[in-house]
This record gives sequence, C-alpha cells and structure tokens, in this order.
Amino acid sequence: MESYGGPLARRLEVIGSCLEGEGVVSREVFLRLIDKTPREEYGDYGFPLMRFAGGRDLGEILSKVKGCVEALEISGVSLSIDRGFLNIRFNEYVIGREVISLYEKGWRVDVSKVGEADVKSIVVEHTSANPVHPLHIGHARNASLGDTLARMLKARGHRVVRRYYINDVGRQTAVVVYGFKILNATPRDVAAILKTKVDHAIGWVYALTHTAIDVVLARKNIVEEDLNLLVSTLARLRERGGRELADKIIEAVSSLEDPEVEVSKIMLRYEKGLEPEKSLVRSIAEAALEGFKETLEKLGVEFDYWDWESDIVWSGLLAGVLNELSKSGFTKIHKGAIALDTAAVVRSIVERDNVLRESIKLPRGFEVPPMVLSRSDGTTLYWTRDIAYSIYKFQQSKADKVINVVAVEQKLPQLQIRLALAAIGRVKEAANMIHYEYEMVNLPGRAMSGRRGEYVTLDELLEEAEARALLEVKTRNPNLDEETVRNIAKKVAASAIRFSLVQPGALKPLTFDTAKVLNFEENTGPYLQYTYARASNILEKHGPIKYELANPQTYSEPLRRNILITTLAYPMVSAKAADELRPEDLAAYLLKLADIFNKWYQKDSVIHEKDTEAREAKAVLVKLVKDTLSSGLTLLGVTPLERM
RNA sequence: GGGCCCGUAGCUCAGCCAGGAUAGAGCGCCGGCCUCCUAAGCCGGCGGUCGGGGGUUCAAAUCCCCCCGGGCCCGCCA
Repeated sequence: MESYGGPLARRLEVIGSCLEGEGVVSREVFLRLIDKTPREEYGDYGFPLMRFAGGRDLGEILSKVKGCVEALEISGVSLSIDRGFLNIRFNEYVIGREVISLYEKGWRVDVSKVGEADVKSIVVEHTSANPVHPLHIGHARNASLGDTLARMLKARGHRVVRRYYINDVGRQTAVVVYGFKILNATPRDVAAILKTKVDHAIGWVYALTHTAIDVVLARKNIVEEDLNLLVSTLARLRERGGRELADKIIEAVSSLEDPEVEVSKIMLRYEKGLEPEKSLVRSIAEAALEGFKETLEKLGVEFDYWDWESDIVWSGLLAGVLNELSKSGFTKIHKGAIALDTAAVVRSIVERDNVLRESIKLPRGFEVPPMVLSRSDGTTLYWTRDIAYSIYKFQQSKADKVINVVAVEQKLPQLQIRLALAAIGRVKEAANMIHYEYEMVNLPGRAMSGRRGEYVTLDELLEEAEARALLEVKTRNPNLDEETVRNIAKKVAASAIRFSLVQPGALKPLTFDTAKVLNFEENTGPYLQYTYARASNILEKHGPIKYELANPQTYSEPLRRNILITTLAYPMVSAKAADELRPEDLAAYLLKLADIFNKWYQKDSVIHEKDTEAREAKAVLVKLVKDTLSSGLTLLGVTPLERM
C-alpha cells in the first residue's frame, strides 16, 4: 500500500482509510484526488466528496469520518463540508510543534520512500546520441529528463541503473569513418587543426562527408533533395572548418561513381567485426564519447553503463533473438523480406493479455505495420538490434522495469519492439518496457540537422550561459575571488538550461529561445537558486536554531502558516512526481514554494525579530524551505547554491 | 489515406488522464518599493468567447463526436 509519510501525509492517509472504512472511496483514490484548495478559506486540502457519495448525506459521512479520525487519535486536523467538497484544515500549532520536535530528533526533509516490498530495479536508458556529432539542445532535453527521472526514482527508494546506448552500428558511423579515411587522419588530428573539441571535429567531418555524398546522389537523381541547397550547405561547412580538409573530402567523394558502395562496405565489415573498420569505428566513437562526457559532466549527468550496440551484434545476442523470432511463428514475407507480423502478435497475444494491452496502449483500429527484421545483404537493422538490447537491459540489471527516454518520433519502432518481445514469449518485459517520450526541441526559425551540421551545440550554449552568469555574479559579489565566482556562474548556467528543459511537460514541443534561457530575470531556474541562497543566508546569519525556544503559536500568521503547510507537502509531491514520471510537477511545486517564501521574506524579517520564541520558530520555517528546496532542486539537476 | 501529440492571457506554460469551489503562474507592458536577512526580489494594475461546433451531465478547459490550425510517424534510415 502506498504510504507517503511526513506529518501531513500521515494525517491524510488516516482520513483516506476512514473514508475507505465507510465504503465511500478507496484510500488510494482519495490520496490521488486530494488536492490543495483553490482558496485559502476552504481549508488546506479538498476532496470532491459528492462524486463518491452515491446519494448518501454528506453530513452523515462527515460525522462518521470525524469519529473515525478521533478514534485513531489523530490530532491537528479538522474536517468540514462545503459545496460538495470534503475540506481539510490542519492545525498549524499541532503540526508546527510536531515539526520542531522532529527536527530536534534529527529528522530530514526527503522524498518519501516506497515500502520495502515495492522497491523495484529500474533501468533508465537515456541520451544515447549517435557518436558522430556533438550533443545539441535536443540531446540536452533527453539527458535532463532522463537524469531527473533517474534521480527521482532513486530518491523514491528504487534501485536505478542509468545506461547509455552507443549507436555505433549503421550507416552514420560508416559515413564518418569514410570521411576520416579520406583525410587519413584521426579525430584528434582534425580537432587540432580546427581548434575545436574532438566531438565537434567529428561532427564537422560527418556533416561534410554526408552532404558531399548527397550532392553526388542528388546529381544522379537518386535522392530527391534540392541540389543547390546541398551545394550551399557544403560551401558553408567548408568555410566553417578547414578548407583544405574539406576540399580533400569533397574531391574524393565526387570522384566516385557511387559513394554508397564505399559506405556500405564499411558498414558490412564493421558489423562482422573486421579490421581495420572495427578499430576505426571504435576509436572515432570513443573520441566522440569523450567529448560527450565532458559536456554531460557540466550538466551533472552521469551514467552507470555505456553499452555498445556493436557488442549486442558481435556477442551473438542479436542472432539468438532473430532465431527466436523466426521460430515464433509470427514472421511473414513483407515486400520480399522476412518481417515480424506485428498485427498477428497484437491479435493473438496482446488482445488476450489485459496487463500487456493496458501497458502498450494501442490505438483502436490501428493496424501495426510489419517490422522487417534484416536487410537483404544480411546486415541488421537498428530496431532489431534494439530488441536484443532491450532483453540485454532487463537481464543485465535484473530489471523490473526499463524506461527508455526516446523522442516521440520513435513511437512506432518502440511499440514494435515491445510487440517483438511479446512474440518471443517475453510478455513481462514487453509490459514493463516504458517509452518515456518527449517532443523535439526546435530553434526559432530553423530545423536542426546533424547530417547538415545544422545545430546549436550544447557546448556553445553552456559557454554563452556561463559568460552571462559570470557577469551577473561578479556585479553582485564584487568581493568574491575569481574561482568561486566562476564556479557559481557554471552552476547557474547549467541549472538554468536544465530547468528550462525539465519544467514544461515532456510532450510539449519546445522552441528553444536561447535569449530567454540566458536571461536570468526570466528564467525560473536561477530564481529557485536565488531563493535557496536567500534562505541559506538567513540561517547562516541566524546561527544554530534553538528548537526548545521555538514557539509554534507564532505559525498562526497566514504567511508563516502557508510556508509550514506547503513545505510539508514535499515528501508527498515528490513521491507522486517520481511514481508518475512527471518532473514538471515537482518543478511547479518548487516554484510555488519559492513564491510563498519570497513573499514572506519581504515583510517578515527573521534575524531582526525581537521576540526570541518567534525568531526561533521562524528560523525553523526557513530551514524547512531550505531543506525542501535543496532536496527538490537536486532532483531536477539544479544545484543549490549557498551564495549567488 | 491511417495513427499519435499539441492548441488555455500579447509570449512561454500549469490545470485535462481520475468532470465539480470566482480558470492559475511566469515573462512582457503600466505604476510603485533598496539608511532594515542578497532588488536574480516584492506590491499594485492591465490582460482569457480555455482553437470552433455539437453532445453527455445537476455540473465540461477536463468526457464523447465532428471540424479547423500546427507537429510527428506510417523506410531493407537512425
């Protein structure tokens, strides 16, 4: 049974149990639907009782529940009925007294943990950007969401493993290897010439090679792309990097009758694990990953495992899965190739399994297209490799649940992978593989494309944000030394970016306005950090809290009361956000809390309070806010700063 | 053609899944507040036919149907 803990949640749970005992509504539904009242005068929390009363007299239910609550010796809560709602008001004196004594005993503000029986082993796979171009703002959204989900679930008490899937098999790495072969240079050589990070150099070679190939193909009308556009892209890329290097690639590619032959050859040989392609691809991918790690570290994103797609192929895992699939009875010939008959899987497995059907959420009347399992030249396809990888993730981490943070445009393959798992009898895995989808990030006025080198890199963005934050921090803290200032600026910059990517719901298409994110008056990430710094500052000036002197009577003042009640909702709010995979709910809550605190800050000084009992009680509130923000911000990847 | 997502204040969004209390924030705009815990802040004001239309209900931003606008997917690409 779900339990949220903490002084507030404990009381709400009892009320829920009493309602359940009365046969009105289950405790679970009660806890799910209970919400803060829209207006203070109604009480603290409200529950739409009318919907569940089933014609019974609300007053009668109220008195029964009141009796039940009293019998269980729960104090500090009063209930009332108003316009069909069951309203709950907490007694700030009782609650405040409880908090003070909890703090005296060393209590810590934290996300409430799941019960021991509910602890799950969860894999979060995220970011997994192709190692052929630097990370851009879209990857940053993926990484921010993925890392935050991992942090929230871990804080909730689950065992969490973070995995990065390195897509080194396939055309994209073959293209970039081809480019480096022409140059007869390593990524590090090119990076030195271009004076950039190694992953940026790789991205440049990739875009250049890819576009040069497309020019050849467009000339022969094999691909339908605007030739003029391609040529101008090529020219732009040439200007951006080393012209000599660019010309070498362009000339070599143009001289070929069909550059695809070369690319295909590299791809085929790599998949077989043949040299020199094996070392070439690996060394380039590793160089790119080195660059990624540097970038991700700035954002505070870390991984437990880096999984190579090629290992899934070379280890024979994929061959085994393909074998299982072909014996499953669910394959058929589609357009001359062996394919998984996903529609048949739906009919004979999914529709007969309620759990699976619920989990997969197949649209009604939607015929899932078949899934071709391998190319006719014998090489594998990324989605079949991903089926094998999915099994690998479950097995390696003995996972109960695998969460894939993958862009919404991959919805269909993600669905097909689950159907494939079901087809080979891995129904449990199919039901527990979650596609956490997020919408793309657009730049104002243009589309992003790795193939064309059209992107704002995360490194550039971080650099710009740091520069702006540095100016700001310096003017505010003229006496701080250079290194401290620089560190604060870095944290502010990274936090601003992360928060802006995690605050809106993941399914909202995002237009990333660099200017807005970098404007710290508008961005709410730094606002939260600032609020935390204010709270820290007060406590620092106040010194150690004398809990024995703190008088909870003083919490009757409305603003103070509001802070008390709002902060105490944290264990519950953060737990819910984790369970529902909704970081945006946590973000909204923290903003609300910061608003309340800042409002209070303005008109009710703590350290200048003359009355000792009131001063200590107020300091307890500041500590509550500080601790809550500290925990919540950390989950969102926003670094709490004592000073900014 | 089929499927999914988004459409709420000038802008960015919350609320929709699990229908109820005067639809909320932030930014922007206008006007105020630093001899007093950091003004990255606070106070006040302006601003909404919740894309449109129908239906269900005592009650609809929320559920159902139709339509409109934007995005994504339907590949022997990743």
